[in-house]
Amino acid sequence: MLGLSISTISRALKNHPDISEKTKQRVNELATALDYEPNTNAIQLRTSKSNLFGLIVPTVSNFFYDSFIASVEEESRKNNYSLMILQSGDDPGIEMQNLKLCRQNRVSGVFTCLSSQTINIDSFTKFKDLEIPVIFFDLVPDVQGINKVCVADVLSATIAANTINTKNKKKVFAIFGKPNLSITKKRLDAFKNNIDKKIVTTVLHANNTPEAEQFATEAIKQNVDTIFCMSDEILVGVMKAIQKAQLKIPDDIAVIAISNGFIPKLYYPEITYVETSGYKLGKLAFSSMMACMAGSAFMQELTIESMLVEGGSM
Amino acid sequence: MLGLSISTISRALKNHPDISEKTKQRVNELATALDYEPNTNAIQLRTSKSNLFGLIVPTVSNFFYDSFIASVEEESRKNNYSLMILQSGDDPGIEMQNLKLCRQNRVSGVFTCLSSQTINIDSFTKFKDLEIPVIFFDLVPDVQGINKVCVADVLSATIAANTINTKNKKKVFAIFGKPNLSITKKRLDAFKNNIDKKIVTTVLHANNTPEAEQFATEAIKQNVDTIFCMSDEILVGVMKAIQKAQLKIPDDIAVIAISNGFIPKLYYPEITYVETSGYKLGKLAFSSMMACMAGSAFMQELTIESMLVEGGSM
DNA sequence: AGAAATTTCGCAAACGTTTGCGAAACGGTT
DNA sequence: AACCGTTTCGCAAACGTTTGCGAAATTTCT
Repeated sequence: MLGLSISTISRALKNHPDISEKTKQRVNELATALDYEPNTNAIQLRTSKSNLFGLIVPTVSNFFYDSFIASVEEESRKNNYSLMILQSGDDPGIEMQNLKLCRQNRVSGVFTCLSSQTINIDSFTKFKDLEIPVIFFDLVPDVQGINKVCVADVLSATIAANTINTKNKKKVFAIFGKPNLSITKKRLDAFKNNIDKKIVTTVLHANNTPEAEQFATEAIKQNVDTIFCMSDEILVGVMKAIQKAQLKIPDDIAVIAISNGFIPKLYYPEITYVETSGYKLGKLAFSSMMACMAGSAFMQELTIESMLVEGGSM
Repeated sequence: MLGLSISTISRALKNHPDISEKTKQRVNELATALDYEPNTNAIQLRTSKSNLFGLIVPTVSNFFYDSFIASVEEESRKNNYSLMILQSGDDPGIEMQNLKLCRQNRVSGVFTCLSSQTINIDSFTKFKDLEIPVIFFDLVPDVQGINKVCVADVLSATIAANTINTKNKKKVFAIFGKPNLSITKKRLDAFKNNIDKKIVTTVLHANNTPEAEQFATEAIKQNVDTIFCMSDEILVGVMKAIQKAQLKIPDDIAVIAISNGFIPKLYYPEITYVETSGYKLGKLAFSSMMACMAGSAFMQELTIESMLVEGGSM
C-alpha cells in the first residue's frame, strides 16, 4: 500500500537507523490505522527466541502458589515475557506431559514446583541439556547442581521455636506435613533442635486439614498450651478444632504457624506466624531466572528471609 | 539420517496413510531416539491455528478466580489447548496491554473478567471483528450481543433472602460490594425483592474487608440477629468483627453469605452459604468457548445454578 | 560535471512446519 | 514386453518475520 518492500516495513517498525524519518512515520501511521500486530509465532520462529516461560504447579488454587504465580506473572509482563501456567494436579504423569508442552513451545525457561509424588527428575535434566534454565521452588528435589529458591525453612522453624521458648510455654503440640517432603524434614529438624528441652513437645504429621483438626482436638484434650502449625493447611484444621472447643486464644491456648499470611489474618485475634511470602519467593525466582538467562548461572539454593509477624495468638 | 525427505517425515509422524508402515516405524524410532518435539511456533505459523487461549483476570491471587483458572486450565489441557494467563491488576491500561498480547499471540479465544474500573469495552469488540471469540465471566459488561457466563446472581441472592425469611429473623444487616458493579446491583435487587418486608433490613456497601468489619461491628452494637454477606471479601471482615465481639454463632448472631465455599469452611461452625462455584463457572466458560469455536455462537448470558450449602451459622 | 560518500531501500534466504500435486517404483495383468 | 493400477515418496510453495548484503538514489565534495 505504501510502495515499500517488506523489509523496509520491518525495519521502519523497529526504528532501524537505515530508514528515513519520513518513511518511518508513514509506516507507523498505516500500521496503527490497520491496527497491525506482529505475529509472535513468526517472530519466534525466525529468531528462535520465545520470550515465554513455563510455570508448573500442582494447582493454581492454593493460597501459597497463587501469590507466587501473581508475582511471577507480574515480573514476566514487565520484562516482556509471557507465561504459560500448567497444573500437574500432583500427578507425575501430567507433570511430564506439561514438560513436553514446555519443550514444544520452546520456552525460554521453566519455573517448577515438584508434585509431592515425583521421585524421578530425569525429565527435568533433559532441559539442562537443552540449556533451558529450570528454577525449582518450594518443593525442590534434594540434589545438588540445580537452581532452587525456597523459603527459609530452617530459619522459619527456628524463629517459631524460639518464640515459643520465650513465651514460657510448657506443653506443645507441633503439627507438621507429609514426612517425606524435604520441606517437612527441614522444618522439623530445625524446630526440634531449637525448642527448649524443658518443654514437653509432641510431634505429629498430618497429611491434610481434617487430620490436623483431629490432632488438634486431641491436643486440646491433653491440655497443651501451644500448637505449632507447619503450614496453612494445618492451621486451618487447628483453628476449626479450637473454635469447636470454644477455647479463647491466647488465654486458653496459644497458636503459632508458618504461613503466607492470608489465613492467619482471617481470625480474631490474628494468628502469630512466621511469614513465608509466596510473593517474595516469586520475585526471587524471577530474578534467579534472569540471572540464568544472562549466563551468570550459579546452580545453588537461594532462600528468602522470613520474619515473625505478631498477631494476638501467643 | 534416514534418507527421507522432510515431507515424508512430516507425514510419517502424523500417521498419514500415504506412508508405509515400515517407514513410519523407522521415523518414529529415530524421533524418540533424538527426542524430537515439533516446534509449536512453526506449526502455528503454517496452519494459523494457535491452540492458545488467553485468560485475563484482575489477579490470580483470589479465592474465586483461582478456582476458575484451575478449572479452565484443566479443560484446556484436556482439549489440547494452552493457556496464557494475564493479570490486569484492576487497571484498564494493563488490561488493554494484555489484550494486545493476546492478539500478538494469535489466541484462538479469550476469557476475560473486566477490571472493576473498565468502562469502555471497545478494545474487546475489536476481537469480534477478528472473529476471535470472547467469553466474559463474573464481572461482565452490561450490554447485549456478547458471550457471558455468570454465577446465578439473582437466584443466589434470592435463596439467601428466603433462607433468612424461613429462619424467622427480625433484624438484618445486608452488606454488599461496590455499588457500581452489575453483579452488586443484581444481587442487591434480588435480595431486596425477596426479603420479607416485616424484617428490618439495613443495606450497606463495603468496598473492602476492613469496611465490612467496621459495618459488622456497628451491626453488633445495634443487636441485629443476622448478617448477610454478598461475597467472601465481606464475609472475612464480618467474621473478624464477630470473633472480636466474642459472639456465638448462630445463637448470638446468624451469618449467611454468597461464596465459592472455601472461606465459609474455615470457621466453626461452618458458615451457611449459597454456593457460586468458580470451578463450575470455569467449566461452563470453557464449553461456551468450544461452542463458539464450533460456530454455534449464541451471544447470550449463561449462568450456573447455585444452591444452599448449610453450615451451622443460621 | 564527475566522483565519492552517504542515505535509503530491496532481494533473498532462513526459521520449521504442512500439503497439493506430480513422479518414481513396484506389482500384476494381458 | 507393454500396459495399468497402486503404493510410496519428493518438490516446492506458503505461513510472517528478520537481516546480511548489495544496489539505487541522493547528497556532498572537488
